[in-house]
Amino acid sequence: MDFHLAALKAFVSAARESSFSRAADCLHLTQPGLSKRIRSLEDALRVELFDRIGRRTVLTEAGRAFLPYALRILAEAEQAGQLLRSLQPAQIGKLHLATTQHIGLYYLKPLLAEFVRQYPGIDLTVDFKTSAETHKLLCQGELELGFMSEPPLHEQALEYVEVLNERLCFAVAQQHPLALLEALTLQDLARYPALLPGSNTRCRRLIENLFQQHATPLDVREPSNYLEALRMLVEAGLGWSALPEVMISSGLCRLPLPQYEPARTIMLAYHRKVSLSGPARLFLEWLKEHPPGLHSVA
Amino acid sequence: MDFHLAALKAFVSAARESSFSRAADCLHLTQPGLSKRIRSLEDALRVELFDRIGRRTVLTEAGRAFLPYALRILAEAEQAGQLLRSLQPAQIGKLHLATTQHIGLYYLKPLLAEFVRQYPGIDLTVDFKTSAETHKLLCQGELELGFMSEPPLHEQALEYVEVLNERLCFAVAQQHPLALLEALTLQDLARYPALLPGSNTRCRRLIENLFQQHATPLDVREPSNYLEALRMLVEAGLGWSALPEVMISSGLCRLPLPQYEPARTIMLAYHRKVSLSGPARLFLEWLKEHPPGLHSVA
DNA sequence: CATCTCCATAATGATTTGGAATGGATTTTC
DNA sequence: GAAAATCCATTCCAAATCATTATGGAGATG
Repeated sequence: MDFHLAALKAFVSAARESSFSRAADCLHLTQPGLSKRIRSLEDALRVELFDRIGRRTVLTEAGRAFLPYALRILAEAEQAGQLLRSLQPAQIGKLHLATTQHIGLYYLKPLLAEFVRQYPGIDLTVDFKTSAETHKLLCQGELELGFMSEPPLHEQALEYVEVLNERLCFAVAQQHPLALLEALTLQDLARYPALLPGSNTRCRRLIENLFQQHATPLDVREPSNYLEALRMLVEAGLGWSALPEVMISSGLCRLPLPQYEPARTIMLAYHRKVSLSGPARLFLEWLKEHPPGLHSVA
Repeated sequence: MDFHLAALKAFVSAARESSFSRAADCLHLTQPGLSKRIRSLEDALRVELFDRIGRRTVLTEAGRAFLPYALRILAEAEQAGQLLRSLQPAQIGKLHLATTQHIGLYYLKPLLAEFVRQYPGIDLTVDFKTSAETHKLLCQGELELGFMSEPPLHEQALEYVEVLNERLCFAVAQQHPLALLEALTLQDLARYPALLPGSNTRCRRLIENLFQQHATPLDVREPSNYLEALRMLVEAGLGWSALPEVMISSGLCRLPLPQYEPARTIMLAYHRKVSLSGPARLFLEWLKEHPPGLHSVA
């Protein structure tokens, strides 16, 4: 009897979610991937852990019996990890990083909280900058690590690490006329003002390109570079915008234009030639094992 | 942090043995294999678990700290396995198997003890037969499973599973003249009577072939088919014999002829066309995960 | 100094794993 | 009741991992 801890995590996650696909999302895995991890665990234990009856998946009796053991094993492993970290020579030093407001607010907060909890010796400074500012600071070597949306041109001197992908949705206020229409086209959108960030942002380019491809002129207003501010203005009914999925709040209406929704990549960048400090290397390594995602927002 | 339970076992075993190579033997693994399992665990935990100082390998402080967690995790897994087995529909029925005296005595005893402990519902019958008898019974369908040394001809109708390999050593009594010689040749051996089992045994054939290849005539006595009996006669000083390594007891002297020591394979066989009973299938499966070896004799 | 033992590394072949695409089954919706 | 959507299994393929053999280096041994 011999299995991977990852299989245990898959099992626990699936049991908790009562769904393979949701569990797969949680673990940043595809559904077939998770399916196979569970199968491998079942093979190792020579027991069916789940009843797959049609749409519903429920733990079998054996599954229910095994769950507490799985939890204990994972807890032991977690504790062991904590202990071993505490035994290591304390990781201390300064870590300076920059992020856009949006990334910091929606993805980074829980991540950084967990990081400083694990490494209390690290003196973390976070600057909120626009992607363009961050980019420049990195090139000049005045910043170690920076989160940004994907820049239009990748700088030779910088190394980019993809962190996550984000879908931009078209949104208006609930009371906006567009919210009432059944079927929408880009032309419908174009009849109302668009509230977009500055033209050096990825977001702005994505939308402008989209409309250009469909030969539709666009009435762009540029009230702010900050997505938070744009959302507020959209909620106030001043126009429509394209906002990341996670920002769609109850005051907004997401327009049903899924085929046009562009995606943008959020990246972490650092200078190739500037050798990273210990804390920075640590953070990079740590980030690999703690991929940020929507689940940490919820 | 994510590792394979097999890596934990490797770690525990290496810690217990204070040696990678011995640990590898215990786990029926090669030394580089075990080495890499340990390395993978160290990578996952980001800690060195062993100090490799020259010949000696000792646990690091981190290793000592981790060991109790590893033991607890493995214990939990073991318990979980027990529980799941107990939940399964009771495995009951008759299991009839045959074995040579030697295999039964030296390898099977602890194995069968563990098997009946895990599956108390199974009514186990073990017959002691020679390999040839077992072979015949299997072919006639009068026996489900049989352990035997590798037969000279594989029967088409039978399926053979390799169970383990055994090295045959040349042995004499402590007081025998051969025990005193420094350098030995096969010719030296040939000057004294050989005590070997019947000519339909693998063991006999291996030795006769060996001497034939070296064009050395052999004085064979055939006092018994049973290796136990042969050993007794060798100990009494009646001649030399080739006995499995595990049989070399304190009264015997193993002759230093390693380059001539033949190996024989011990097999488990069953009839291809006779569909196996539940308990027999269970035993076959179970055997895969509980490979017999010297460690179970000790 | 030669030899032995023990562990690490390199190279290779076999097995396993993860992902995209697809299919079958069932529930939901209209 | 038909269509759509949801959910899991399967298949295929590429990439990663694993175990083995062969080899090398570093300490112990004599």
